[in-house]
Amino acid sequence: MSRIAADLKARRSETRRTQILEAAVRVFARRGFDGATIKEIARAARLSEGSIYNYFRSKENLLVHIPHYLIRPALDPLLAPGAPPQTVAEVERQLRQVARAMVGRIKENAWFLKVFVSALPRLSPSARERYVSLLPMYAAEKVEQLLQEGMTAGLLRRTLEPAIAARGFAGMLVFFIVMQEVLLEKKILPHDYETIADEVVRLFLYGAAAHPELERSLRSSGGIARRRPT
Amino acid sequence: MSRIAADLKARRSETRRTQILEAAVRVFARRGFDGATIKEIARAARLSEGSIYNYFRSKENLLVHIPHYLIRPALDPLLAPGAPPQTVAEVERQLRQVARAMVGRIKENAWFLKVFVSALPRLSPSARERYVSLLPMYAAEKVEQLLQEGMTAGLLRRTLEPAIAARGFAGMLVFFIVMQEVLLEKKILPHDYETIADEVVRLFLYGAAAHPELERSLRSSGGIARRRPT
Amino acid sequence: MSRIAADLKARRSETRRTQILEAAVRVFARRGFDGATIKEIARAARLSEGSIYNYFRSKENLLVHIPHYLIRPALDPLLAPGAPPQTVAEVERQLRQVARAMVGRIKENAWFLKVFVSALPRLSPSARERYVSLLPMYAAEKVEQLLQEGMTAGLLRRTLEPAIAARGFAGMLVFFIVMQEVLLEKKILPHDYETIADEVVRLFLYGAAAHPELERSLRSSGGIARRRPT
Amino acid sequence: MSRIAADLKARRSETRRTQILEAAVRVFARRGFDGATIKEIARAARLSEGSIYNYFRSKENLLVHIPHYLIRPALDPLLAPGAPPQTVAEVERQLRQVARAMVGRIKENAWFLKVFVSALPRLSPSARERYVSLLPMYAAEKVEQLLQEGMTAGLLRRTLEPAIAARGFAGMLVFFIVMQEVLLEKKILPHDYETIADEVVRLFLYGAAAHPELERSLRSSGGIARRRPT
DNA sequence: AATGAATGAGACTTCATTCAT
DNA sequence: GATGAATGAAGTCTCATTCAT
Repeated sequence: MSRIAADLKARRSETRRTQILEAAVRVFARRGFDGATIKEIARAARLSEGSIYNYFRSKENLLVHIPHYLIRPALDPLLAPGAPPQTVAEVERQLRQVARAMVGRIKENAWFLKVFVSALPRLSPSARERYVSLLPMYAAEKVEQLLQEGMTAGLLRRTLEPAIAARGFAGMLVFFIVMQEVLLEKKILPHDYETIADEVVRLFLYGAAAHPELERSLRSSGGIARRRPT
Repeated sequence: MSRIAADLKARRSETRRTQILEAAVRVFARRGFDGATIKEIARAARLSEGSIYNYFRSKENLLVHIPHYLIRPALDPLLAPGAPPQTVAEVERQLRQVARAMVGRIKENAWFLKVFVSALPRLSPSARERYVSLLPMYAAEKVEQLLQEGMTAGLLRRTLEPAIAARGFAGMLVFFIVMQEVLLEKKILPHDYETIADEVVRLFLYGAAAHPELERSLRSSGGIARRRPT
Repeated sequence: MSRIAADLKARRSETRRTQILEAAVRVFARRGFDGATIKEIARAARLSEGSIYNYFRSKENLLVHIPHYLIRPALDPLLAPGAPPQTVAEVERQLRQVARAMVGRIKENAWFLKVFVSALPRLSPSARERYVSLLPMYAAEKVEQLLQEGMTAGLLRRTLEPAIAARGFAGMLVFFIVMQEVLLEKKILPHDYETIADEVVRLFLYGAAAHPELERSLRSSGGIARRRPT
Repeated sequence: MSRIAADLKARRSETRRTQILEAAVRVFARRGFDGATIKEIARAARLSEGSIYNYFRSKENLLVHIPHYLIRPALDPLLAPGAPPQTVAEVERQLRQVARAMVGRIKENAWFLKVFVSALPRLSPSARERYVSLLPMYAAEKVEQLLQEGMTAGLLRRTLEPAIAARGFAGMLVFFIVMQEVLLEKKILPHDYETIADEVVRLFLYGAAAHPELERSLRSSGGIARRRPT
């Protein structure tokens, strides 16, 4: 077989694999891993049951390959590797950007979470890690780095634990979305995700406690975000 | 049959139900709902397969009754209905208390989360709600109320959205525990949960941004900082 | 134990057995032998499952005893052992009497047929015979004897095969009732059973063929015809 | 897939269905519906248990399809739609023909009756009707029509109720066969079915009562059947 | 004798996987 | 490679029967 034909074949095969994995995640998300049948996956992929096995050794094997299939979209960054922030306002702007991006991504990848948690008891520890590494919360490292930079620049509290804070930040956002999109599949709060994201950023940066002088200055400058620390 | 004998029988039956539910919960947590077999549950409950069905109509029915079986422990309050706080320090103390209690409870109920998420695609919407209502995060309402009081007393920012903030607070804590105890079953951060809880409370109250005068006053009053800034 | 007490006990035991058998036939008739459960029979007998086994070795054993339990009612005669008939009219009267009695009895014992046929594949040949011997068609022998007498007296055709004829007579009646009461549980013909019984007797005695002279004589003696031929 | 291949597949599938139904019917007849197991049916069909379910949704579904599977053989007529009879002898000849055909058919379809009655308590009313409609007694309508014609031609008593008489006729024949082939599985009378059928026809046409002049003429003409009514 | 919880064999059914076409 | 019928292991659930109380 010529090289060109071989390439064509390989590409076609890759297409099929993708086609099957896409079908599989749809069905897994709807029915859970155990609730899904090969028959239904095959139908969703517009193939026959037997053909699935030409591309994947077993049902579990499908599960293992889902993260790989998602690697490309996962790579595009949530946070442009911007210059280190010079002001708190800049930190706030960047955080708000990350928050909104995270919210959007988590929401649109809720199905992935569903697949993941439904299959949890079937996953080997290594497969589990691969899944977790793709959880749309991988932003944590980015945020951690940002916080580190903010601390170095004296913009953030020196007493901050950036690893904890970064994950706490993610946790605030994740909580809502998982609750609403994965667990309950209905809203628990009337706010939209943008409002929530903005509120979370403010909370994260300035805390819940009252700061009379802070608020005063915020009031005069037209927004909490605009003010540089004295 | 005498009343006493009837009572005895009823009590024994209740014991059996509990015994079976406890076994079921263990097996569900280990294998996931679909991965669990009645045979294994029966073995865990030291009964025969058939006997399970003398107490529960079906495997799904076991699932449905797990929340009910947990109702009692769930009722004891995370947060004593203390007097409304007079100072920020008091708010902080109460929050720290809730945070530690939540962490402890979530951790020891991680199995419940595992059962819940593995069974998610099998649960009817109503059963889903019963499960969610028992998620150890029900502290959210308590925290929300506390925040409200703090705002009324002028201790917390007036611009706070208490519903969002309370859930964000829960989210920060939940994130770690679920990540470590449910999804990965290994630690992602070297800190223990007490440290994390305390850090989260500080973050929540005072934010990540640097506030020189705030930090100064906290330092002098023994507040936030464990370590003195370098 | 005194003899009186022993008698009392035996009688009570017999009562229980009857009570259980009555319950069993009701449930067997409703559900079929295999569809019936010991639990349902026990409930119908107002006893517990275990108690059934104090009186009958097994579910099949219940089946075996049902005919015995029915022996008494079965003994009362369908046909008083009347004097041998002297005229055809007398034969007809007696046949009509038997026919009506048979119809009534078959109808009220339709449940027995249901039990019997549903249990047929489970019955040993001997049990089968006991059941058949109780089929409310046991009138066949009586009818056969009557026919014999009629032949001897020259009232009936000498060419008659009494065994076949007697069973054919029964078959005509049984057909309707079994069809309507057992198989379909709804009516297939608008006539009531009395009409049918009378018509069957006429058919049996005088045949379907037209006999001008016969009809004439019958008409004058108030025999066959309700309606006079037009 | 080519049209030819599709056709082949469809035909093979139909073959399998028939093969399974035939096996099912054998096992049902032997064990009764509830006594039959899928395992035994599968063995009888030379297939594995699972394969049965590729063709029938459930055990009950097998039952439901049995009548359909029998529809073809059932359609061939018991009674050629002959010309209306001109003489009683002709009526008799036609009846004898129906009688013998019925006897043969009922006998060879006794298994069907066994299946039917054993499954009776499990059949929905509609399925019941389908079964009854196939009972080999469907000759009743044919006979009824024949009687009607005989009456119109003045060959049969005008006082006859053809609906009752036709079913009585069927009943006489059915009685023997069901008794011997289904209920007892042994003979109750020494006669063969031809003898019985002939006797039944005579009985049906001419009755049991003695008719001196009738018998005389029969005797002289060598057979009861040969004589036209005076 | 009465009770009914406990037992476990066995039934029906599903479905991942194989394999002949 | 594609197909889908065939397979049979394994799961859930039922229910006749036993047995401790």
